[in-house]
Amino acid sequence: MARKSILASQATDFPQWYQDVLAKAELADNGPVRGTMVIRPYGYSIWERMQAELDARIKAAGVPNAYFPLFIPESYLQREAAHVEGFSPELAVVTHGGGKELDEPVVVRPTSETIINAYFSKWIQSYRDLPFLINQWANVVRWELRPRLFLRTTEFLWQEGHTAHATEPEARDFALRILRDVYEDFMVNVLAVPVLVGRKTEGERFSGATTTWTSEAMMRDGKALQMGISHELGQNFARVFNTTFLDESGNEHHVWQTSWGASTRLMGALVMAHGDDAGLRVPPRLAPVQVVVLAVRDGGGAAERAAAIAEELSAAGLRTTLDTRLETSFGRRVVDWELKGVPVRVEVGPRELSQGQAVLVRRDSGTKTPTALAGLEATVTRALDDAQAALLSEALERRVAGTVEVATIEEAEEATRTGFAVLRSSVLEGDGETRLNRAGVSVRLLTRPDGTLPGPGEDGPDADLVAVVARAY
RNA sequence: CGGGCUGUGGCGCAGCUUGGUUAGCGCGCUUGACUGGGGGUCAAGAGGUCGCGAGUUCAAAUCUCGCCAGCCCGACCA
Repeated sequence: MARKSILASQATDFPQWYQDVLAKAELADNGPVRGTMVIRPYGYSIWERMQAELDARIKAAGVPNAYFPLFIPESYLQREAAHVEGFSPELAVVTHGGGKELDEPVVVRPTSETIINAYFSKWIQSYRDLPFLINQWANVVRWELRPRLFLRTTEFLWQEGHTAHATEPEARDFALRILRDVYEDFMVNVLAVPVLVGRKTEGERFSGATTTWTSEAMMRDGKALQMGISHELGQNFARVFNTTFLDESGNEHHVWQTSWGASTRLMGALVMAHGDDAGLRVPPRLAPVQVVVLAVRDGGGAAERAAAIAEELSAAGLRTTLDTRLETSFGRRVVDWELKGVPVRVEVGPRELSQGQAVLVRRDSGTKTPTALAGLEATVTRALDDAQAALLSEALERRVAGTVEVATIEEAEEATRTGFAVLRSSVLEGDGETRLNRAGVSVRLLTRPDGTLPGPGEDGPDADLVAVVARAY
């Protein structure tokens, strides 16, 4: 018997459903200042898992963490023309401090290219110092006109990597290494969200970059969300901050740089890519709680057995929580864990216990299986692996089903009402991209027809590329 | 900044057109009893400057004017 959903229906009101999940799964609330948010403990525990998984991949790429100031002198931003033009409208500017008006206003960082370059220029002297690699976990502020919890908030948490290299090809290789080995790997293998990777068009690239590489995913409603992003900055910042090095022959050169980031937006992606009518579904490799062991009700030593089972699963390395709140009704507790998306529930009640069993319930599919208590750890581990794979393939199938090839701008406008459209990049020439933008559709990325990444110079009317276009968050 | 809409206990809303007993309802919250295999049941309670200000009137949540705040659609965007 289908239980009535306690969430707004996805099909009829996706935005309302999204808000509902954030509130009822206890992920986040709006902050008092428009566009800011409060991340609640459960939401933050998921973010901590994201941080841990991303950080491990960043370190594996040889990048250590560091920290730079929140406040940046306004003049730093103004040095790079495209950069300041891109960010000026969304800067939060502090004009007073210590009860006095400041001589020079300071901006709250919208991103840290400028302040980090101010230090790179001091720290980098020789080719022996290169490549110079830094990552920072921080909060940044961009005064957005239309905020949306997690997806676009005025203040958000992220990691931003900043690197300097001796040559352009080295910088490009590093930007792509991050794109693939950090972001694509994390999205696919941990978040269970399949991503398309490619290059941004000139109109969509980061202010101050020469090339922007992106990873994009389809949400359940067919709209696109930019996940991790990686920029080649060329020598734009090196020139204005005079970040130079001497090569083996004693000649001075500006460094070639990259920057790259992924943010709390991924929390929104998690909800919008995997959520269903019963709430969140967290992939097991990400889940802060992988298994919850529930004592169904008193009797038959259920509570004691549940505790022993939880102990055993924890000892086996599974992230396990015990729920013996017998004073709260069983139905309520089940819905609690469903909303929070915990991948596997082990339900321990007198009825099964008498037969040496428990009920194993998978959140992704909803299937309930009576399972022998003997060897439970192996059964649960297998269920977690299966759930991880199932979420990924489900999302991939949805994207494939929701993607159509089209030949014209008009067809693209129509197709993107429900999903992604793929078309030859030549169709975008002239006013093609502008016409799409006016219809609320944007070019998400460009790739070669076989899906591989375009090389340097593969651009313009002659390049044989395809564009993936969609409505986006 | 343009176009649409909404402000009523913690949350979601009804009441307003046609002014008139004590401003209702659902959820949540408190207490107690009964329950317990899928957001229980029953009973008793707590909680309100009806966004703010002025006006009309014997009388304003309701009508008029002004102001303020928020939401949705668009422009900006990880």
